[in-house]
Amino acid sequence: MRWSRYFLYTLRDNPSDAEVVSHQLLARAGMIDKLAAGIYTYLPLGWRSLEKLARIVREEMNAAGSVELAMPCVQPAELWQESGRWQFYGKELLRIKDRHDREFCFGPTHEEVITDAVRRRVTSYRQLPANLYQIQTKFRDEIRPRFGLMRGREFVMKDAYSFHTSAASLDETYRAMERAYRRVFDRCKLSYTAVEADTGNIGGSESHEFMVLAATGEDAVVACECGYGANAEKATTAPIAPPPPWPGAAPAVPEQVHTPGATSVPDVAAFLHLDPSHFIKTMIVETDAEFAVALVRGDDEVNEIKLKNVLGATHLQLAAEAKVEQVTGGGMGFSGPVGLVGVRVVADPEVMRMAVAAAGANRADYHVVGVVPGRDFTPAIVADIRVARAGDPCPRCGGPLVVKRGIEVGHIFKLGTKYSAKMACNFLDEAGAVQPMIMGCYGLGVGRTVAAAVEQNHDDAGIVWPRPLAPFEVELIALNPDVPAVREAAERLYADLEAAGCEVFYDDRDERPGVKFNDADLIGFPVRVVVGKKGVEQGQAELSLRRDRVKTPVALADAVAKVRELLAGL
RNA sequence: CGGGGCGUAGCUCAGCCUGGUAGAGCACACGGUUCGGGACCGUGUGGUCGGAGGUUCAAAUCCUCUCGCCCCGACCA
Repeated sequence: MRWSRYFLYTLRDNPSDAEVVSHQLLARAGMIDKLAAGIYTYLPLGWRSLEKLARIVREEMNAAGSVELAMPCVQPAELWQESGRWQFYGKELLRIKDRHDREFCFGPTHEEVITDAVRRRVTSYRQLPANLYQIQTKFRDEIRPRFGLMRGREFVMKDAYSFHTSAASLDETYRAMERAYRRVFDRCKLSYTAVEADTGNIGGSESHEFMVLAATGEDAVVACECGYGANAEKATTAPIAPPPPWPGAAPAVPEQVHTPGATSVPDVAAFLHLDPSHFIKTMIVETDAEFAVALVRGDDEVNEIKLKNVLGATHLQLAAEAKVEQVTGGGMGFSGPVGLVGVRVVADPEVMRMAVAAAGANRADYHVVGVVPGRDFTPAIVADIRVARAGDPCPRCGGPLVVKRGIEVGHIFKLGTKYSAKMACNFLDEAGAVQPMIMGCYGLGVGRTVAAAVEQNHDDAGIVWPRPLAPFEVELIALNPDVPAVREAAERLYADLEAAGCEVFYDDRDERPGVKFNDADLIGFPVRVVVGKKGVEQGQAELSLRRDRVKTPVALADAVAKVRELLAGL
């Protein structure tokens, strides 16, 4: 492709609204163009990257036994009412009406549509399992779109859905999808990790996220050298080290102490000369159904996702100050588990392991010391509700955990019968009994993966594309196109490279060298070939890799072979 | 939805406080000199100052409303 006949306009300045580097570079490299908040045009160069990834995804999905189809992006409300999500999905679901005032939504995901398509055709265990996927534009009216393609409202996603007669069959496909995802991200040359994840409001029994590791990632992942990895929302740990010994003799019975104005654990700890880990941190939360109390050790944090799951709630938030007083009788910052009645108390196991502790007294400006968990209070539930921290022992091997940042590019779920049961997507088993199908779903963010690739592969000058995702593989620059010998040499090289099957992008513009070099660095095609006046006089071109930008002269006659050699090594 | 900020040329921004002929750099067009890491000189093109209403002799500037965008938070297949 010749630049002069393409549609590519690079930007010298970062768009003022671009915050993260992938957004800045994709915009400056003329690959995406924002139309509205979280809504982008994929310009020709950007679309090529998405298509390259889509092709890889297709190959791997097909190889793993999934079958491609395409579903509508506009979906009737009836299906969503049937699954119950018309009510639950909230404002993220973009609802629209047609001219007859009938309700539709723009699909954020396609469980309902695929389940409907399957139930109208599949009736027997003999027809299962089935595994279908599509690559399609979705819309989710995110509260706050940001970071360019990383969190758009409209985005391209590959979504697959599988249907099974048994958990074992689902597991088989789930593993196949996991392997397919690994192959996709391996082929993209991305550094990633697969982690256990919370199933969120989609529901289901097992779930993994594929995280591309990048400093700017939105999600924290907890990982161990032994291979354990989990989303920070989900991560568990082996028992952590106990608090240091209680200074002096702890009171034999709980004893109230005056702690005026000290509401945070560090403040009270300093005031009473205790360690934060001697405290029981007591958080009052409000769910869709009740008030509840969460207890973690003073140096820990409550993991609201874990807590939500333990409580069986769909929404959870910290209770407002007035509510705290209502529940505990004390003010915010003086809550404790002793003497609380009328609310469910959830304690983290680490709290129950404490020999003796300090906590709020449920009375303004007072705390209580000498509290013994199990003796002075008995929680309704003991469950892991703490946030795993870096350095905590791995739940599998006991080694120290590390926390990294990642970008969620894929998410696979075992859905079970959540949708099939509600929507009567049933089959007859061998015994002739009606059973709901067991489902899995498998998402892969195509645009987000491209953005993640940029996030992970760039330098000060611009993008450094991994070859499989590069819009073009080779950039050919004619430095002085007005010099006939240069023009001829470049034109010949261009034709030869194309004939050799290379994806060449030929910068034939009448621009100064610096402009061309800077654009080449910005756009980041893996291999660069420069044809200049001096080189041509000596029958040479210059090759370099975007990765290291080390320049090597090569005879014009050997250039094509050398380019192919370089590409093969990428 | 809460808090904060911003909408002025294709892009990045100044001007607004203190009302008085709409600016700069880049980009673009033409001429000339340049030409291996974002050249220079000259001459130009280009803006209903997001929109509506109000105050005023006079509004980009002050006031009200409204729309859009960004950041922080809460939220998140």
